[in-house]
Amino acid sequence: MKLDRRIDIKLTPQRLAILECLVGNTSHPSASDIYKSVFEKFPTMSFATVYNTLETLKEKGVVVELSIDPDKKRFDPNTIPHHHLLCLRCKIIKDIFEKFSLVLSESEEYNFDIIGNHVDFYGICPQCKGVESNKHK
Amino acid sequence: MKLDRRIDIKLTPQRLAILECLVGNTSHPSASDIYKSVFEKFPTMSFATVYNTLETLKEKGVVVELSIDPDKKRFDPNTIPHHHLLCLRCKIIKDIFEKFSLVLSESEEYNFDIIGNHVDFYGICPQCKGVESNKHK
DNA sequence: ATGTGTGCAAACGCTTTGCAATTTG
DNA sequence: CAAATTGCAAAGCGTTTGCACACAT
Repeated sequence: MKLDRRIDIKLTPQRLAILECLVGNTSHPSASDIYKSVFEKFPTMSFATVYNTLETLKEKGVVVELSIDPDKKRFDPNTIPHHHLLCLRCKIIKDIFEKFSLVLSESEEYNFDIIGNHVDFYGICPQCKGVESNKHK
Repeated sequence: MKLDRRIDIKLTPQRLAILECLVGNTSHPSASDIYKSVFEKFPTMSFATVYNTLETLKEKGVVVELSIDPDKKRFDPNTIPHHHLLCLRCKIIKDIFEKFSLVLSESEEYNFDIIGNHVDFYGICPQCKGVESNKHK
């Protein structure tokens, strides 16, 4: 999250609380996670504000929206390009900083203007391996 | 979609209609897309049946669920490992058959049992480039 | 008869929206 | 003060669920 450079938005208390929740947060929280976390110290916080703020931060390039979790959007305050590893059971997401060479042949570009790419790895995390209660579903 | 091998499920008319909709379908349809398409020829089709059938087909390895589209799950009857290219405006998805070397260093595996990976490319498709009505949002 | 699949409608979770009241620069 | 932001509640959309009915072996 680029907090060192000036982000040109009005800094309301609500936004500051959301930013504070995001700085250094490597849990890839959903909007709901953020709402719950911020609500504790800020009981008037509303979902609308969380979603509005996330949208603004996305536009400013301060956070990135992930679609690795099929159930909901999750947000990453780390804007350094990197990839992710998802546990299919508990949905924890780990960061992957390995660099891959992902060059498309011209025929596979389909004349798109390619903006970016993202590698998702899927697996089972050490905590979920062997935990009987997680084996079904 | 592996229709050449026997898939061990009861082939009801509803399931056949859904399979027929999926065979050779490269549009990566959502459940709703499939429902709409099948409903035309099968007016008693219900959402429940579409979702139930997709779940069954997923378990049998006949279709793959994609999470590249942040708005909804989409389904791919092509089970040959491949990657995808999404247009951020119209959400069309193209298949990418390029092979990439995606080896994780041990430290980046976080002790996960890694099951698979998927490369998502993002961009703007030729149809959406320069279409004024798509430029905002 | 037993188990499996279907269809409907309700419910659910995540996300968006409209709008009046408030706050910010 | 003008413009932007907030909070609330309702609505929207994709998805899941419970249950009665139908079907197949």
